[in-house]
Amino acid sequence: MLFSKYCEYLEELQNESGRLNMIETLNRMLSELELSDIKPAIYLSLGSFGPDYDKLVLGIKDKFLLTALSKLTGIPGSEIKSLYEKYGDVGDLAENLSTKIGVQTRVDDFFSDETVNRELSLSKVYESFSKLAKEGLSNNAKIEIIGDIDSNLSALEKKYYYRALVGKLRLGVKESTWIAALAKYNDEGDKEEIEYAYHMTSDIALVAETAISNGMEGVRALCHVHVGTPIHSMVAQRISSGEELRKWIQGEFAIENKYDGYRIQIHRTSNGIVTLWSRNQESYTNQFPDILEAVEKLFNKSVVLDGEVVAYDYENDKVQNFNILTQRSRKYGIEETVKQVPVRVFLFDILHIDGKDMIKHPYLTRREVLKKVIPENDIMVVSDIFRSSDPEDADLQLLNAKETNQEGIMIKDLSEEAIYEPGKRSFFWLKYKADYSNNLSDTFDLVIMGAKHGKGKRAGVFGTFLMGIYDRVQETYHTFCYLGSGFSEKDLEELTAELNDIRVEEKPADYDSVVVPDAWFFPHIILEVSAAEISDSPVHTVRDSDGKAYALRFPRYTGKRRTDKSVPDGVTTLDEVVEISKHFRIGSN
DNA sequence: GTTATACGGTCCC
DNA sequence: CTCCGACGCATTCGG
DNA sequence: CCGAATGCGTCGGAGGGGACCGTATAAC
Repeated sequence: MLFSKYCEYLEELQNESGRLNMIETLNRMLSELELSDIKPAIYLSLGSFGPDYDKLVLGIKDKFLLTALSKLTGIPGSEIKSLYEKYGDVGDLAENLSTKIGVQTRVDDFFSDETVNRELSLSKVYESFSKLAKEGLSNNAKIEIIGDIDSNLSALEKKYYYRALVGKLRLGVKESTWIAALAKYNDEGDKEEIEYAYHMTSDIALVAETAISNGMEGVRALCHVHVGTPIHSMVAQRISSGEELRKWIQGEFAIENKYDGYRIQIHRTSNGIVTLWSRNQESYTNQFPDILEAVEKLFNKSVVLDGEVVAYDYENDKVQNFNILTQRSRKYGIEETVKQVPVRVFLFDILHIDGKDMIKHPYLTRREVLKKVIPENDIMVVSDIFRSSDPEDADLQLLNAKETNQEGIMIKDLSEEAIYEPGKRSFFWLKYKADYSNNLSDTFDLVIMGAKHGKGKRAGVFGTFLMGIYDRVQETYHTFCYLGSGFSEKDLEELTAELNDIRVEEKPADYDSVVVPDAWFFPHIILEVSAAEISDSPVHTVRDSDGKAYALRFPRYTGKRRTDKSVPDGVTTLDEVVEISKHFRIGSN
C-alpha cells in the first residue's frame, strides 16, 4: 500500500466520530493491505514501531522536531514555536508549514517532474524509522533522514509522518480498536479469543497477521502462556471506601500490602533461560542480575511468576522509598548499584509451571502452588495475605497502611471464579489507597505562578500550571509541582482567560523557580491540590532548613478553586509543607 | 582537548 | 501514576 | 409499550514527579 493511501485512511479515522465507524474503516484498510503491510500498518496506527517487548525507540519528541522543522524549512525557530503553540500538534504544524511553502515546492516539482516516482510505500516509510532508531546518530543526521522522507511527502502525509515520529497519532485507535475490528473482519471472529491471544502474546500485529492468514484456528493456537514472552499483567480496579468492595466481591477476600515498587514478571524456560519483564513488557533482564541469579539457582522447571520488586533495607527489615528503587533502572554501573540498592521481590501470583498454565485457577489455588514452588530464600518471598469477609477490615488495614507509611492495600477476590485475567483491569483485584479516600488524603492550597501551553485536545488553552507555596519568612513563592490533572475543559478555558489578564512579561522578583514555564503570572489564583505523597525533588524549590527540596507525587486539582482565600495568606506555607512532609511519605529512606 | 552543565527523551510509578 | 469526556450498552423513566 | 433519559464501565488521551541516558554546548 502506498503511504499516501494509508494516510487517507488515517485522515478518515481522524474525521470520524464513534467507534463503530472507525472499526468499519479499519476493516476496509485491512482488506486492502498486503499481508506484509499488516504489521507496519498496525504498529504505526498505534504510534509504535513493534511489539512493546521488542520495539524501536527513536528518541524523538516534539521539541526535537521543532528544531528539525526549523532547519528543514528555513523558518526561524521562534516562529515555528509560536505556530506550535497554536496547533498543539507537530503533525498539524508540519502539514500547515508545507502548504505555507507549497508554492516553492510546486515550482520544484514542475521542473523535476518526478511526482509519480516520488510516491513512497508504507513499508518504505516504515523502514526509514529503523534508521532513526540506530544508536550514536547525531541530531543533524537524524534531521537529514527525516528531511529525506519529508521532501517526498504531501501535506497530508507529513501530518501523519510527524505524528508517527512522536508516537502520537491522536486518532482514538488503540489495540482494543483493532481487536474489535479483527473480530468483525472475519464472520467467525470471536472477540474474546482475539483479545485473549493479544494479552498472551503482547503483540496485536502478530495476532492480526495470524487471524488473516490462518483464521481463528491460528488465533486459538496463540492462546496460551509463551514462556519467555511477557504476558499482559492483570491490574486492579480502584475503590475509595471499604464498603465499595462489596459492589465487586460478595464473599471472602484477601487483603495484601500494596508495595510501592516495580511490577515484575519472571520467566524461566524449561531449558533455563530467565527473562524479567516490566508491567509494560519492557525488559528488566539486565537491570536485576540479583533476581536473575536467584531464579537460576532456585528453579529447575519452566515457570512464570508475577510480583512486585521493591528496594529493601535488609538490616532494618523495611521496604524503601520508590525513588530509591528507580536507581536500579540503569544501563551502566549495575553491579555497584546492586550492592547499594538491594531489592526484594514480593511474589503474589504464578501463571505457569512446568508446562501447565495456571491462569484459569482461582487465586487460593495459584497461591498454594506458588508457595510450594518458592524455596526458602531472602530475595524472593511470597507476599502475606490476611483473609477476611468483613469490609470493615479493609478500612482498618488501610488506616494501618497509612500509619506505617505504606502506599495502600490490595483486596483480592477468593471465590472460585476469580481467575487471573491477563491485560484486564479486573474487579477480582481492588486497590485501595489513602489518597483515594476523602478523609484520609492531604490537600494543599497552591497559587498559580506560571503555565505551559496545552497540546492536542488542550491546544489553545494552558494545559498545565506551575504551582507554588508561600514562604512567610523570606516572603517568596517556591515552586512545588506542575499541575495538569483534574481540570475540566471549562476549567481550563476559564483559567486561561483569567490568567491572560494577570500575565507578566518577566518572572516576578519574589518567585523562586528553576523551571521556566511559557508564561508567568501575578500570584492570585489559588487551587486546592491533592497528592499521594511528598517526595524529594531535584528541581522544585520548596526547601526545609537543611536545604532538602520537596515536590508532590501524583498532584491533581480537586476541583476546588479557593476563591475564599487570598494571596499570600491563604496559600499553604513552607512551614506547613515541611511539617506534613514528615509523615506524608511512602516507605523509608 | 577535557570536563561540566543543559536539555530533551524514555521509562517507572 | 490521575483525571476527564466520549462512547456503547443496559436499565429505568415517562408519555 | 416504546422511545428518551439516565447510569455505569471502558477506553483514549490529556496531564504529573523522578532517575537515568545521549547529544550538544558551555566552561575550563
